Amino acid sequence: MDIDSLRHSCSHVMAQAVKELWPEVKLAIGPSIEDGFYYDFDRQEAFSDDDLRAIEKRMQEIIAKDEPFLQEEIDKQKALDLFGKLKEDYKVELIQALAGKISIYKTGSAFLDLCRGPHLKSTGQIKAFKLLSVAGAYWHGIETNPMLQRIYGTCFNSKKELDEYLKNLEEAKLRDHRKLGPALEFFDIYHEQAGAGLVFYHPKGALLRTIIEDYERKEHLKRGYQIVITPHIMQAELWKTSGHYDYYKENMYTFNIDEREFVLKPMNCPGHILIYKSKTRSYKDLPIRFFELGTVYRHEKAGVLHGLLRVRGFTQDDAHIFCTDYQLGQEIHNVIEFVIDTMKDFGFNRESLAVELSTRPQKFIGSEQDWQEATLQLEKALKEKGLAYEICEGEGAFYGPKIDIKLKDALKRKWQCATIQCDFALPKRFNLAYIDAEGKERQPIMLHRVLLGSLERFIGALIEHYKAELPLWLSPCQVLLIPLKETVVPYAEKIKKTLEENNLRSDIDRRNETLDKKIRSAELNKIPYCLILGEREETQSTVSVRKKGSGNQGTVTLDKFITELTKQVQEHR
RNA sequence: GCUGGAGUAGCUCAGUUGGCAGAGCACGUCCUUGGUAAGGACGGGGUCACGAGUUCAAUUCUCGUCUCCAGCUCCA
Repeated sequence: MDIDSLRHSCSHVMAQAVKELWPEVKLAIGPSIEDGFYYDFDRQEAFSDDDLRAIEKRMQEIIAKDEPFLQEEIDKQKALDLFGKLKEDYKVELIQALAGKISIYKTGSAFLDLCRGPHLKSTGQIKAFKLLSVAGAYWHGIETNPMLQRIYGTCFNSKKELDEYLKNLEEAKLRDHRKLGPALEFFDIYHEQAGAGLVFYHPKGALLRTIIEDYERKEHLKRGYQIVITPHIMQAELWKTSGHYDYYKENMYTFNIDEREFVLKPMNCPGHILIYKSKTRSYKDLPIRFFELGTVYRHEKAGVLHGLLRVRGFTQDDAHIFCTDYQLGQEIHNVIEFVIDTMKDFGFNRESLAVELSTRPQKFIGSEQDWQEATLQLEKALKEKGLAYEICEGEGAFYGPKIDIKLKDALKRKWQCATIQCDFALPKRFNLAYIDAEGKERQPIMLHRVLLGSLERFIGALIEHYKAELPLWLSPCQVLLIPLKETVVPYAEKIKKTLEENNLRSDIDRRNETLDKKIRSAELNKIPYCLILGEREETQSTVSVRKKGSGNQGTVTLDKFITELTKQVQEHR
């Protein structure tokens, strides 16, 4: 049975149940969505958990009655009269926007709704459903419209699938980086004391971030980028030139020093532009690629903050590429390749990426020809790399089209990480130029791009992706040394030093605890390897290896262990 | 920012129909010196998110603020 019409039908049954219980409630819309369905209602009083249970009960009754879904085509005027009489204001508004015949449907008990379908034959075909939550949602998704109440539910072809889905939901909660991160001492956020959306990296998380940063610097240098570093605060004038002061002010932290207004940078572009402008550039210098691990601050609305995935202070792996229009295609191609290679190194394959191409919006700057060309180049690069993508018509920035690459969190919510944006605005605003082969001044095209997006968001996604069981090369502690008793601690220290010399990270568990307990805590802390060290190992100059998740691996020489681990670190990236 | 729900020890949670605040884990000290996922004893730790109000008395009731959670809007 088609899952979409099943869920869609289920949302109608829910609406019917709500109307039967509270006839005064007005109906808005109720589509099927990825994992279920929802319906938006206008009701004075909030739906409580008890209300949800009552609705579920009524739905069961409707399903038990096995009422047929009857669909009918009627004239627009008749539809307006029909729904007008029922005081279904939202339906009337929807009908007014429609042309031609209007499709309505009813069920046996005369419940009436506006809908194109498709539906099941009858309500009895619904076998397994559950209402999950209720939340506010704006009518038509527009912030200034009244807020309706949205009830979310899910529906499957069998009880078994439903149970499985609910179980997965529970398991997904165990991957939540907001739980795992602080529990494993990667990071924390001191909401009350320091402020919401501001991240504190504890030693393990800071080490992880350092590993990622080192990787990025190395890769960028390899691919022809130049590393730059720019200040965190810059004068307001600069942001007026860039346009941020007018278009982005509500998101910027501003303050005065000696009667001069400053801005805590929300973006890195103006800084990179100043460096570009510091001297006359020749076409021979292009493309110029400036890379910065740039920390920015944005005043995000309180309700949108979300662990590491949406914060107020974050560090972007940001670069700006200044190039000629001839170079644009190649540069885009290279960036996409860079993104794919990087994501792969971190363990995200193409299937875990959602790619979107956003085109020209209603309001835009630059010539239509520029837009067309840039959009073409973006699309061409995607096709060359064989990437599946979705086109988001009119979703581009006002200054240029863009490609966004998103990762999913444990609950399948998508978070934008990589983005490649063409920009026709800033080069103009800042009068950027290079001297072409004829000695004439020309304007370069500017490309904004991030690979991981923000390190905060990416680390959040990494934790959820791996359930905090990071691959060896990213694990802050790769090997835990467990001396069986105090007399072998010097042996453990010696081994730690040798591991260090071989670029392997280790810690010694010196606690006065039993071996079992130390192993248990190593497993819980997701440490890839343990070396158990007793008198036996010391006299034989060996180590007893334990691998996370697979137990005792036997005894080997330290050399052999180091060779094996080093090989693994190389292979996994 | 909006709608709804929530905030008790570092963590997971009991509890008080308004009357001295509880457990397990974690942490500390001591005993134990172990062989592959929790050894034992004792102990420290709380403005019950914050601020007002009602009351003889507020962690509990009321209001406000902050923050978190789900969703909406917005976004890396």
